[in-house]
Amino acid sequence: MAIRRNTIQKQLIFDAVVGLNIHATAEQVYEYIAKENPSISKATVYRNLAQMAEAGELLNIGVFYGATHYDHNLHRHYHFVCSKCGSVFDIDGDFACTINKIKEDSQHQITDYNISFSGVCYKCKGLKS
Amino acid sequence: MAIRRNTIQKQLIFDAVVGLNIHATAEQVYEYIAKENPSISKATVYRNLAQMAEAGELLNIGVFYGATHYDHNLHRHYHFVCSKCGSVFDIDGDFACTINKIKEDSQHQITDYNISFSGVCYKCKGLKS
DNA sequence: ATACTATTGATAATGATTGCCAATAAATAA
DNA sequence: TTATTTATTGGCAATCATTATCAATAGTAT
Repeated sequence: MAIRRNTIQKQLIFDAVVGLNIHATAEQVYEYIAKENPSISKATVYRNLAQMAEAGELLNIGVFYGATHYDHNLHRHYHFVCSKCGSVFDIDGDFACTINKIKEDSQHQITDYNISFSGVCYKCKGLKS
Repeated sequence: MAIRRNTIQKQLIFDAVVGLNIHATAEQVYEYIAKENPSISKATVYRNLAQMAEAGELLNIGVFYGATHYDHNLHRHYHFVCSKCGSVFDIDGDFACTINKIKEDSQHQITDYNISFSGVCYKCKGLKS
């Protein structure tokens, strides 16, 4: 692809993901920015989030239902999604050894992997139904 | 929930997932069935796949872009998605020990987890661009 | 056979995301 | 600084995957 230009929109979008600090979705990023900059386009938010994830500046965390969530925390970690409230939390763990063995043994060219957990978060555990 | 009734649609849908044997999507299941039974509704396919996954009769494999894929292989295994052709392949591996430690240590009530790999599959590896 | 109600088919509606394109604005050259 | 080039934007239509709605249908228990 061609040269990537720096725009104020890009900066706003990146800052929003960092500022929100909640594994934000494109929609949440848009709302956050639109408060101060209502002229930003939702398409611009979607485009840039995807582009930044592609470039490795953000992480598209592999939550497998609903909207795509982005993370500014680039060190290897995993995610837990609450089935009641939908919140996403960080999970640490060391899978490196098993993953490496799988990579070596595989006939495919594995370049990435994603581990996510689901269940009921500590906040929702106490609530009835 | 109420009693689940047995219908010919349910059977057709389950058989389609088994028969296709390709980690099929709802759309693929629909197409497969509609060849012989064009009167089946797409909504019925979506509803039943979700219900069977909920009931543990099928597995909703956590591929995190595009449509939901279903698997009739219920033993614990993982998936690899090719970024070029989108095919889904099975991956084996033993994460039980690490997962158990994470479950024990977590403040959340972890009931499920999903591990998926991505990259270029053995078929697409040789192809240019 | 009858009654009850889960399930279906058809389609509208929704939510997430992408495609399109003319207007705008970075980056670089002159 | 100005001109040139073209990546990027904003606005909106379109698409894709999925869910909601609801009257009609068909399992299941009696």
